[in-house]
Amino acid sequence: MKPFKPAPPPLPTPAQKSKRERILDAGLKLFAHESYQAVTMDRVAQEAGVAKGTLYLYFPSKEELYLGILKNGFETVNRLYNESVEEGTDVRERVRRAIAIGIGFYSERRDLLRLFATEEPRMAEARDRILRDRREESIALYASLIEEGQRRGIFARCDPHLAALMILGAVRSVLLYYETDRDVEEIAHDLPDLLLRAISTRELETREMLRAG
Amino acid sequence: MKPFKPAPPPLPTPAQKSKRERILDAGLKLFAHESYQAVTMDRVAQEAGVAKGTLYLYFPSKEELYLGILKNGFETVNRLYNESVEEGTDVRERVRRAIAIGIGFYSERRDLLRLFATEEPRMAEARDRILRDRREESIALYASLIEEGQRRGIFARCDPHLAALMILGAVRSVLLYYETDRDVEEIAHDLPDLLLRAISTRELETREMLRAG
Amino acid sequence: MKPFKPAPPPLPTPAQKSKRERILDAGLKLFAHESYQAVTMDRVAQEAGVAKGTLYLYFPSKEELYLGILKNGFETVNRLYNESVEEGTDVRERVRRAIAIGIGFYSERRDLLRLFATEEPRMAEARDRILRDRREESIALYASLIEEGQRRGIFARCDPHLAALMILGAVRSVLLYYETDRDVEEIAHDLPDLLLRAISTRELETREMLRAG
Amino acid sequence: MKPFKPAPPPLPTPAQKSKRERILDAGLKLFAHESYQAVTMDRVAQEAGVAKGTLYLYFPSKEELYLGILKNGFETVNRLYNESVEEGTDVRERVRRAIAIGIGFYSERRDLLRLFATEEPRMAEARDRILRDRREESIALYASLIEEGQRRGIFARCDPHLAALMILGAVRSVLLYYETDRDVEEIAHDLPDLLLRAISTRELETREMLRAG
DNA sequence: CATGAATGAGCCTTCATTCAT
DNA sequence: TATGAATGAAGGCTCATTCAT
Repeated sequence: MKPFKPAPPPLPTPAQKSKRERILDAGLKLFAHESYQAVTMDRVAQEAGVAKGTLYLYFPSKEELYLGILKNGFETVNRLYNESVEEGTDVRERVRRAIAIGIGFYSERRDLLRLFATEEPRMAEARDRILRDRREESIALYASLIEEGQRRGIFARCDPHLAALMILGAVRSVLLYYETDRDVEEIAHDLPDLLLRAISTRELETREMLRAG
Repeated sequence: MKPFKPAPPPLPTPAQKSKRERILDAGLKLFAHESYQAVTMDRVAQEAGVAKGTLYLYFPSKEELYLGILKNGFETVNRLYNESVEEGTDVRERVRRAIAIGIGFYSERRDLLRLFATEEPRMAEARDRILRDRREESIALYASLIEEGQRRGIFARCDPHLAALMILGAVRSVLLYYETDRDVEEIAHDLPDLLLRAISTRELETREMLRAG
Repeated sequence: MKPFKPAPPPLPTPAQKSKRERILDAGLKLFAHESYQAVTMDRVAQEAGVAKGTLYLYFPSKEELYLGILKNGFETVNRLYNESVEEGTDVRERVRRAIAIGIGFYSERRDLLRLFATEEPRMAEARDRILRDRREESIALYASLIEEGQRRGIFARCDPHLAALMILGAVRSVLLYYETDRDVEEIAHDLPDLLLRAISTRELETREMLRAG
Repeated sequence: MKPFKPAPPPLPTPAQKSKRERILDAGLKLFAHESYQAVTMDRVAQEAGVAKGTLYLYFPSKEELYLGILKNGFETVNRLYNESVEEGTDVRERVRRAIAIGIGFYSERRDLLRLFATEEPRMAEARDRILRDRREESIALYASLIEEGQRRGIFARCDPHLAALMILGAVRSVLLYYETDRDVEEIAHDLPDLLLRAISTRELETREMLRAG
C-alpha cells in the first residue's frame, strides 16, 4: 500500500518537542514493534534522548507510560477523526467515508495502528479496558449507521453488530497485511465498495448498477 | 456465541497423553491467555505436571516451546481442516464452506484462536515467519477461490487479494469479539452470506433472489 | 508518661525561622521517626517548605545534613542543660537532679530523644563518633559524680563506670518505653530514688529512712 | 568485657550448614552492623557464599529475610534461656540469675544483641511488632518477679514496671557500651548486685550486710 | 529420562546530587 | 540565593537455563 501522503508536512524537530512528547513518540515507536515486556525503559530513554530517571518524572511506571501512549494515540485519532467527519450526507456515503478515513488515517500512522491492533493478551486490566472500550465504540458507530440504513431501506436485513464486526475486521486486516503497490486512495475506494455491497439491498444495488451503466 | 458442540468427543485423559503432549497443552493454555513474557517456564511445568527441567528435554528453549505449540496448533488445524473439506461443489459453496468451517473450528478451539490471533509484535523472527506463512496460505486459498469464481463469472470483478483479506479479517473479528447468544451455526451461515454478497456479481445475486422468492 | 509542660512557651513560627532552622527542624522530625535511608531529601525539602536544591546550599550532602541535625540537637541539649544545672548542692542531690533534668528535658523533646537513641549501626564513621562522644561525656559526668560520692562515703564501693552505664541505660529505657499515665514529675522522682538506692551506702540509706519516718 | 567463653565449641563448618543457615548467619552478621537499608541482598549473598537468586528460594523478600533472622534469633534465645532457668530458688536469686544469664548469653552473641538492641525507627510494621513483643515479654518477666518479691516483703514498694525497665535498660547499656577488661562473670555478678540493691528493702539489705560482715 | 535447587544476567524503580535559569 | 528538572548509579527481584543426583 502506498502511503497517502508521501511527504508529510515538516514535523517539529525533536528539539522543539516537549520532553513528554519525545518520550511518547519514542515509546510508540518501540511498543509498536515489540512486545510490552521486550521494551525496556532503558531503550525508551535512549530512543527519547533522555535519562532513564526522566521517564519517571512524566510517567510513574512503565505501565502508565504504555497507557499514556495508548491514550495519547486515541486522542490524536479522535481529534483528527472529528475534523474529517462531515454530517448530512446519506448513510451509504457516511459508511464509505468512515471506512475511507480509517484507512487513510492509519495508513499514515502505522505505529499507532500496530499498537492498537496488537492483541497482547492480559497485559493489564487497564490496557485491556482501554482497547476494549475503543473497539466497542467503533462497533457501535458502524452498527448505528447500519441500523439507520436498514430503517431507510437502503441496507439489507442483517445483524448490525455482526456486519459492524465484519467491517472492522476487514479494515484491520487490509491495513495490516495488504502489501501491494496500489495507492491507498484506491484501497480506500475499493474496500468500502466491497463492504457496502455486502450490506446493501439488492434492489438499490441493481438500480445503481443500471444508473452507472 | 454459543459453542458448536457442547460436548466434544472425549479426549484422551492427561494420564494417557505423552509428556510432550501434556507440555504442549499446558503451554497452549497459558500462552493463549497471557503474553509470551508473562508465561514462565515454572508455570508451564506446573500446569503440565512435570518438573521444570523436563521441559528442556523436549524443547531446547522457551522460544522453541512456543514455536512448538504454534506448529502443533497448525498441524491440528490442517489435519482437521483437510478432513472437513469436500471438493467438487461449486465455488460459492466452497467459499461458504471454508468460512463456516473456520468459524466452527475455532469456536471450539478458543485457545488456538487466541494464540494465532495474538499479534505479539516481533516476538521473534521465527515466530513471525510461521504466523505470516500461515496467513499467506489462507489468503492464497481464498484468493484462488475468488479468482476461480471470477473466471466463471460468478464473482464480481475485484482485487482477489483485497477480498481475501476482507474475508479473513471479518472472520477473525467475529470470532474474537462477537459476544452474543446466537448459535455458532447461525453465525456460520450469516457471515458467509454477507461476505458472498460482497463479492458476487449482482446479476447472479438478483437471479438468486428471484429464485428464492 | 504525661508530658512535663502541656503548653510549651510559644516557639517562633516557621515564618520567623531562618531557612537553615526550618531545614533542621524538618530533618529532625523525619529522621526521628524513620531510618536514615528511608528519609529522602525530597521529603526533607517538602517538610521544610523549600526547594530541594536549597538543602544543598546549607548542607553539602545528606550525610552532613544528618550530622548537622545531630550537632544542633546536642547544642540545644547542652545549652538548656547548663541553664538548669545548679552547683553546690550535695552529690546525691546532684545525681538526682541530673537524672531528673534528663527525664524532664527529653520527655519534652521526643524527637531529639529518638534521634539520639536510635542505634543505627555504622551509619557513618562521623555519626558514630558523635554519638559515642556524647555517650562518653554523659558516662564521665555520672562516673565522676559517683566517684566523688564514694570519696565522701556517701556512695557504696562499686565500679563507677558500671554504675554510670546503669543509670544511663535505665533513663533511656524508661524514656523510650515507659507507657503510662503517670506524670513525668513522678517518674523524675521515683527513678532517681531507685537508682540512688542502688549506689548509696546502706548506712546512709538507713539513716535517711529513719529521718523520713 | 572479656567474653564468657574465649573458645566456643567448634561450630559446624560452613560446608556442613544448610544453605538456609548460611544465609541466616550471613544476614545476622551484616544486619547487626549496618542499617537495614544499607545491607544489600548482593552482599548477603556474597557473605553467605550463594548466588543472589538463591536467597529468594529461602526468603521471599529482603523484608522476610530480616524478619527470619529476627525470629531465628529469638528462637535461639528462648531455647537457650529455657535450658538455663532453674526454678524454685528465692526471688532475689531468680532476679540475679535472670540478669546474669542475659549478660552471659548476649556477651557471647554480640551480633544478636546488636540486632535486637538496634532501635531502627519504623523499619516495618512487622519488625517493630516483633521487637516490641519481645521487649514487653521481658518487662513482664521482671515485673512479675518484682511483684512477687514485694508480696513477700523482700522488695521495696515501688512501681514494678518502672523497676523492670530500669533493669532492662541497665543490662542493655552495659552490654553494649561497657568497654573494659573485666571478665563477664564479674559484671554478671556486680550489675545484679547494684540493681537488687535498688529494689530491695533496706531491712533485708542491712541484715545481709551484717551477715556478710 | 526426570528432577528441582542453584545460578546470575537483566529489568524496573528510586533518589542523592547537579546545574541552567 | 533559590529553584526543580534532569541525571544515572545502584538495589530488589525475576526467571530462563543448567546440572548434580
